[in-house]
Amino acid sequence: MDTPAPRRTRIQQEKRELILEAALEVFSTNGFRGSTIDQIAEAAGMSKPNLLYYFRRKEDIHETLMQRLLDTWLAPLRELDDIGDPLTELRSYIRRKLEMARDFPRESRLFANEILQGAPRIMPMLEGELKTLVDEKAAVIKGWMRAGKIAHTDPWHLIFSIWATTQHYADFDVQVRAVLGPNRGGDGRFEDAARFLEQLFIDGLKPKT
Amino acid sequence: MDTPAPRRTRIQQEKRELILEAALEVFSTNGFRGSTIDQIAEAAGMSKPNLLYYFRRKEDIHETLMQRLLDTWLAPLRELDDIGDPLTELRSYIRRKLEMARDFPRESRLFANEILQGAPRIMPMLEGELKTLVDEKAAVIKGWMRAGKIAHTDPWHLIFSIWATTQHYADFDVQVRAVLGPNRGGDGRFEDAARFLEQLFIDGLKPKT
DNA sequence: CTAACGTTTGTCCAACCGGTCAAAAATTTG
DNA sequence: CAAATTTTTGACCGGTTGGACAAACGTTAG
Repeated sequence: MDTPAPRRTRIQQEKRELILEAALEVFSTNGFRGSTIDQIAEAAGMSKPNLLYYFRRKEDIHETLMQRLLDTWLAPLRELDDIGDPLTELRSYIRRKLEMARDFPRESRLFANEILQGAPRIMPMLEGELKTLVDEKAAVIKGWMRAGKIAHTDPWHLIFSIWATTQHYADFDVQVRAVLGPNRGGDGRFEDAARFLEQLFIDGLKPKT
Repeated sequence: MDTPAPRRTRIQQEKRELILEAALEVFSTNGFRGSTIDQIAEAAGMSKPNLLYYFRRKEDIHETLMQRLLDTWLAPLRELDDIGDPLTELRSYIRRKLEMARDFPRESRLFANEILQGAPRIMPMLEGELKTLVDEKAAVIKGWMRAGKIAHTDPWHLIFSIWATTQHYADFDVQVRAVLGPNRGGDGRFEDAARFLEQLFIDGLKPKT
């Protein structure tokens, strides 16, 4: 076990949670080096030494945040299942990922920041756990292709393209809103995106006729 | 004019270019706040005060880099033209964007960093120049749809999805390589990506039969 | 009440960082 | 050559940052 059962009182649990919430906000908008302990402490409503009583180092906060993130972040892909209609299965995977971009944009940006900087803190996880999971799901998709249920193509790049298109609405949100303008850039943009992505992945761009 | 003809000697031109090249490397991997003048100076092979002789403030380097970037970054979209077959036109736009992700990954990451942090320095450009250009090209695409040349869908989100999928191979490069592994993550990954994206955007995932 | 334990904070420090400055070194000009 | 100009650097400064520490404060159990 990596975690040697760190006994914590109820108040410690709560304060740690408060700090993590504040840190998510700060880290996701300023990056790791761009964020200061003072900023996080203020966002959490406590003094810097007090924060350092719960997390000894700035990096400990980031690490805890990252570990927790990765669990929930890959949940949608884990759910991708061999049972059920392949196209339906893919459609709901895309929808789930898009909902995560809408509901947890900070988590998405935190992850994007880490990858952009070369993933110095989570590289082993990418090459291990993540690669294993993706390979496994790629095999499932390959099965669907062999069964003639979906078109033959590269399953890995298919997964990449789903990640890219959905996370784009969290990571590049400011750009999306700026380009769409005040009218179309409102809350409806996620429904528009869902409609578009469904059509793109299922039908492509060829005209029906 | 914004640039009041800043008279520069040949040696100044060269040194400034050297600094910008070094700064691109450093900024794109560490972000603006995560980069130090010392890092850039060392990468450029000169002392910090010497660097500050050519660019008075750290932000001036970043600004110059960003201005230069935006010109070349939108060139492929500018080339998207009403002449020629729509599907062919879109295919070559996708190919050009993917080639830029392959050949200029640092520029892509620099841009991604800026957007991730809320685009504090280029927001006016996004709402102005960029929005105008995208709206213009969206109109072109809408024309193709009305003419029955490509399927009806949302042109803006179509453009977003092309940006997202292609830039993914620059911004998330470490993740792509980690997941593909040593075999498939080599130089061939861009050809694989090109093949996949072409199929995705042109044909979708529905089986042929 | 009081001793023990968990929590909070003011103060301090060393390292770092962006930027200045004057003086030295190199280069150009007459 | 020598004067003028441009380029380079070492030393320095004020502000910030991550983190240490001991003292104060609060809470709970005996």
